[in-house]
Order: sequence, then structure tokens, then C-alpha cells
Amino acid sequence: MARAARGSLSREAVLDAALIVVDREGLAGLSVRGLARELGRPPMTLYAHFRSKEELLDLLFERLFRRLFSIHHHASWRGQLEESSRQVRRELLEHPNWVPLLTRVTVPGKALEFYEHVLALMYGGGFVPEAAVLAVSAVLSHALGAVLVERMLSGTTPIPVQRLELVKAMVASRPHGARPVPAIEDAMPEFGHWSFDAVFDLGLHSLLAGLDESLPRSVGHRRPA
Amino acid sequence: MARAARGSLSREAVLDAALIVVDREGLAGLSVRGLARELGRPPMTLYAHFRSKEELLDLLFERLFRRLFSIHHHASWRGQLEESSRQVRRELLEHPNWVPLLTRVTVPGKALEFYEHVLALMYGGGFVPEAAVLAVSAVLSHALGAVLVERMLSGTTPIPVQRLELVKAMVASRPHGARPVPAIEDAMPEFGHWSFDAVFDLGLHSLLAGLDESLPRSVGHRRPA
DNA sequence: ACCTGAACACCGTTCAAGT
DNA sequence: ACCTGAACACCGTTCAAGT
Repeated sequence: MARAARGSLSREAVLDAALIVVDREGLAGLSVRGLARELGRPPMTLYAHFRSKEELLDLLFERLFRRLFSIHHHASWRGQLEESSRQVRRELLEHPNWVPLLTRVTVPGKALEFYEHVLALMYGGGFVPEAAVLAVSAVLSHALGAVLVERMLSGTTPIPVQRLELVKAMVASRPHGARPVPAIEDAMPEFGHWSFDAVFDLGLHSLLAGLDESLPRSVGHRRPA
Repeated sequence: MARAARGSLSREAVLDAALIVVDREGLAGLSVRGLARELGRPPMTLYAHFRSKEELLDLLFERLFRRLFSIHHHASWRGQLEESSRQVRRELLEHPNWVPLLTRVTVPGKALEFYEHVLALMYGGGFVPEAAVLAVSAVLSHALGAVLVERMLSGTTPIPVQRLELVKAMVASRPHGARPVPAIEDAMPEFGHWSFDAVFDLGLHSLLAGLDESLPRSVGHRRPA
């Protein structure tokens, strides 16, 4: 990574500005030149903070990760994982254009800190390392998958979330001769008051309960009642 | 959508070529001009198939969806959902560069057909519409989330998947003065023979079992033993 | 040494000139 | 009417000219 500029613009300021642009215009709307314009700086000055746009995107992912996964002190492993799940979902539903950043394949430095904290909590709860790693993967996966599907089916309109709007629109706008979809139409009345909150909660709780109950703990440890 | 070209190049051929490019070089490596070059056609001829690159990406997502979610005839609702989950994961681990396409926010036309089929199966199993929609969302979410996390932690190297390689590399390359991560290091020996298959299977089976057991069915219906 | 404007090799898309 | 080359307004990045 390039050295930080000595000039007036901190790396954090640049990254936060970039996140704002992505939030507003989508990932495709982010350009190095446009970002520089936004910041009132000549384009090349930004390269003090990254070597390439690709690296800028990695740094953005890192910054986003920091925002999605924060450590809640005094929380149990279940409390921490539940809180993080909700935080991820809340932030990403509020800023749907950040979702494409999640397909980056760098492990952000901040991730280690988060993992370390959760793993330690789980060891404290008696879980063996393998079980702990599995649990974290499963919870992370649940949260991100939920957001991805929710976004796919309801679009990017932020608040209020248009629940299943896209599916409704899709059914309504089918070409005239298209095959009928009676099963979907049976479910259509639900779409109005349908909420993804229920899916998310049900999934999260059964997952946490399942982990608590079924994952192996070290000898002598007993699950608290 | 633009009318199909009368020329020699079918829309399917264009989309398949584009998927190959994305698979090979990543989404960032796909350009209209480059694709035309690949196909030995002048760039503007491709616009017979889409109005803009944005629309091309939507069509690509649609084509990908068709590949990820196919209907397995003679399968029960559980069989269908399980088979689709595995198919999604298999395809996306084999072609990790396709993952960013999943962040598109159009509902592919093919999606309706898939939903219709699964919903009908679930009604046949006695589920009320609301429960059926919830179940499909949950299973989709599980599969996509699993792939996202798996990819995030192990990189895009296709076969053999480098399990938790990125996390290992991350720990190894920490700057010298960085805070120690004893909990992660305790888990490191597992990383060698760690497999995401187990996480995926455990999640999938508890999810399907949970749905089967807890979701409301219509009056008079009884879960088959 | 640092900073940055000019330049290069791209890109998506418009549009008018070709047939 | 269709097809498509040239042109336009961008883009990421190199590099040498400035300080």
C-alpha cells in the first residue's frame, strides 16, 4: 500500500468520501477522477493512498467491514453474533449499494480482530476450535445471504424497504402469452404485509440454538442451563 | 430490450461468450469492445442484443440464474431445494468470478418459473403460501450466503478450493508489532483439513429439518412420517 | 523529493454516413 | 431499413516536467 499523503487529505477522508459516492450512485458510479473532483483535488493526488483502483476497492471493503462487524464488549458469544448479524443487515439495507463491495476477495485486516474476539468468546463457552470456526462461518453466512436475497427480491430502494416489490412487479409485467403462475398468485396477497424480518429472525434464532445445542465442546464443559 | 440481430450472432452466443470472459478475467475484465473483439465483430453490432452495458449485465445475471436454479422433475420440495442448493454452490465454487453478478437487482424472468415450481411443490406438501415463500427465501439465502463467505475466506482459486487459505495467509503476514491473535492460532491446526462442505451440509440439513418441522401447514394436513 | 498536468491507451455510447 | 465507422466524453494510469 502506498504511503499516506503528507497533504491535507487523510486516507480515512478519501475512503469515507468514496463510500458516500458508492452509496449514492452505486459501485459503477465510482471513478478515481470523479472522486478527486468531489474532493476538489487533482486526480493524481489520490494515488498517494492506493496503488490502483483495485486497491482502492479493497480498502473500501476493509472500511466497510469495520463498519459492519464491530466488537460489542460485555456480550456473550451468542449476544455478539446476534448483534453483529443485526448490524450487518441494518447497515446493508440502509445502504444497499454497498453490497457489491462484499464480493471482494481480500480478508480485511479488521477481520482478524473480529474473529479473534468471537473465537475467544466461544472457547470461553467451551467450544473446541473447529466448532467455533464453523459457528462463525455459519452466522456470517446467514447474515450475508439474507441481505443478498432480500436485496435481490425487493430492489435497492432504501427506506421503507419495498418488500417483495420486484417479484410483484415481475408477475404484473409478464408478457401476455406467458405461462400462468398460479402458485405464486396464491401467495400474492401475503406480499403486501410480508416481512423479511421474520425470515431473518427465524433463521438467526434456529441457527444460534442449533449451534449451541449440537456443536462439540471440550471435555468437562457443560452448556449453561 | 433491443430486437435480436438478424445477423449471424445469436443472443445466447453473445451471453455465453460474456460469461466465459467474466469467468476468465472477472467482471472488471468484461467490456463491450473486448467482447466484440473476442467474437470477431465490430463493437456496435452487439448493441442489437442490449441497450446498454447495464442491460447486458442484467441479461448475464438472468442467464446465470438459469444455470444455477434448474427444475428437477420428480423431486419432492425437500429434494428440489436441496438439489438447487448444491447446484448453486457447485457452480459458483467452480466459477467464482460469477459471484459479483449475483448482486444485480433485477428479478430474472426465469426466477418466476423456478418459484412457481417450488411453491407448487410446497403447497402439495401442505404448507400455506406464507410458509412456502419463507422457506424458499431461507434456503436461497443459505446457499448464497455460504458461497459468499466461502469465497471471502478462501479466495477465487477454483479447483482445488484453497480452504481458509486467505485467513492463513493473513495471519502469517501480519505486521510485526500487531496485536497477537491466540484464539485464531489455536484454531490454525484445523485449517489444513477444514472443509466448508461440513458447514454447508450442517446448515442445509438443519434448515430443511427446521422448516419441515416448524412451518405452518394448512388444516387437515399432516406431515408425512 | 514530492506533486501533478499532459499524454496514452483504453472505455461506453451517439450519431451520421454508408449500404 | 439496417449496419457500423468515426467521434465524443469519459476512464485508469504512466511519466516527465515542474517545484
